[in-house]
Amino acid sequence: MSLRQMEYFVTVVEADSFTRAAELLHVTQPALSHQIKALERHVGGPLLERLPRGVRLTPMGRAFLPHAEVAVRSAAQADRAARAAAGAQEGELHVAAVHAVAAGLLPRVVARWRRERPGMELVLHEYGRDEELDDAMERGVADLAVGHGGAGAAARTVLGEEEVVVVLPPGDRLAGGPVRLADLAGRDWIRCAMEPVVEGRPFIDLACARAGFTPRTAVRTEHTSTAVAMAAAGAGIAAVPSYAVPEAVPTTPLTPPWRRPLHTWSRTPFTGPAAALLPYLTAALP
Amino acid sequence: MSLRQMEYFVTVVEADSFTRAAELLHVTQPALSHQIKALERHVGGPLLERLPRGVRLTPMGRAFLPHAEVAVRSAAQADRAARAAAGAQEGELHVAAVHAVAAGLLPRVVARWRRERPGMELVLHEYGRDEELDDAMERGVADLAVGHGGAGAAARTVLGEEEVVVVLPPGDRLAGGPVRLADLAGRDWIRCAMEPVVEGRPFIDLACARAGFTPRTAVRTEHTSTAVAMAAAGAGIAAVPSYAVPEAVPTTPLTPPWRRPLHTWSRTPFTGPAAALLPYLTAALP
DNA sequence: CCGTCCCATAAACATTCTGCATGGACAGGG
DNA sequence: CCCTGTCCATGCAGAATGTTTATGGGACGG
Repeated sequence: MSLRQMEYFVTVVEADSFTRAAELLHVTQPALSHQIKALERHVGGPLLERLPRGVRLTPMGRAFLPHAEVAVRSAAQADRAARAAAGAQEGELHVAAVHAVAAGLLPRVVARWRRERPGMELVLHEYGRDEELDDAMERGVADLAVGHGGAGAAARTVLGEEEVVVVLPPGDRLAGGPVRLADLAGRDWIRCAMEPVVEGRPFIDLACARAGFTPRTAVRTEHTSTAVAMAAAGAGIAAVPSYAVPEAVPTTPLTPPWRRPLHTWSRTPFTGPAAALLPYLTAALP
Repeated sequence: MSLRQMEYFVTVVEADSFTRAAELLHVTQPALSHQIKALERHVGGPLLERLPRGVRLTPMGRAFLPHAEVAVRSAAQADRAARAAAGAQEGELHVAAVHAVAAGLLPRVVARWRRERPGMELVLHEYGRDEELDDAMERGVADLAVGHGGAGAAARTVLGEEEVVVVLPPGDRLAGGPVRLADLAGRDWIRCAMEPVVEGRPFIDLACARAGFTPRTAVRTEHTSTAVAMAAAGAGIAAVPSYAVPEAVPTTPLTPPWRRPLHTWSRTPFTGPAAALLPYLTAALP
């Protein structure tokens, strides 16, 4: 059983097609067919069903896939880590984050990094929710993650604190000045799927419960940026990290201020470019 | 870069010798030399220094090793998972646990398993402390772990509760009847390296502090069984899980009883033999 | 200074992988 | 109903890769 066979298998599953996977892998389709067959012979049974349209995992394939994914990703990480340790100024650094962080915080980081280290390419992996990010990191998709998870990671440090601010409808009477959470009782809330879960309850539920009310949910969005856009359009109010809000949209701070730590973590100790990125990240936090 | 090259590399590091690694891998030494060299050529620099006696990791090697290990172990797990899913009654199931659990709890489990499923071989991986077990599981050494860690694992269930009992010197006046922790103030304690850390302090420190005293440490042992043997020999008292104590050694329960949950976990959902082992484990807990 | 241990190198041989050409199964359209 | 396009499997030759056997060189210890 070879790494290549596993890589081929993972790609076929992702592409849902032998032919497309062969293109992605830059090999001919017969070569790929052959390797998958060899892999199936090795493990002693079929890993996927060939359907007229696409493929389907067999129970064996389902059992095999997650481990194979880890193996393939880890091999790629090993490669990058070694090259980076050689002091290579060229290569790739894979960074994983939830969409809000990637869109709100990383642009400045990426800009500076690219300016000061051309040649070292940053590859971003974006996820909708903190849980997906955590899962992906455990599967080894990236060298480094930025976000609110990473509990139990081998290496993890606090980058700084993000401040949660409120986006109010345009012209709202409370706009500008600091507001107490309790002042926002009775409003329509725009909720976000990526809200972290604390003590078994979504973040905002918990905070509002402590402020003495239950938030009424108007909309649930997938991405934080969507929530901001909705709030800016007057659909309700949203409580989001300050970096998720574009310059043009006015925000309202909370009193007392609501902060939470932002972490970076990795499956192995920070080395090479991953370590070099840390100060860039810290500097990007207000 | 191939899986084999990474496997060879990991083995050389473990064996601290090309020649011994070649024997372990059942290949000749030149074949191994050749592959390591090819791997080093691939990543663009040396991964290890060849010393007159043994090898030493270069910084590149140090960066490469942990990822390579994950890749190699995950590939092996993928293999086993697929074979198991095929309904194979033969194969291997790798189980990881701390020594005390392996020695105290698993023998009965293994005995029954072997009786009812000959052909499916159990491979045990033993660790001195819960932290080492957690680390090893993240590196993918086993299909299943039994112990007190596993926070953040993809699959994790409670097997039951273990009871912590006290081993007193032979003929101690408190022997037999339930004792309160506070009654044990002023005794010499035999401490164990595998004591879990709760709230940043060793388990026993915390419990004794709550009972109003600071335990005086007589000895620190590596393994729980050593601690039990010492206590049984009259070197002091030890508080250990009941399953860690041999039949012949009398134990004294605590009042109120001191229990803690015992978990099993895995990096992926329980399937095949791993799932089949769960009831065996549950049944083994009193 | 010589023997031993350990790893590197060279060349022959064996294995494995790939690409090309081709064939069979299936679904949709005329 | 047949034709055609899509998709995956198979057979075979050439290329690439891995392994073995044989040999060489450097470090250490007596």
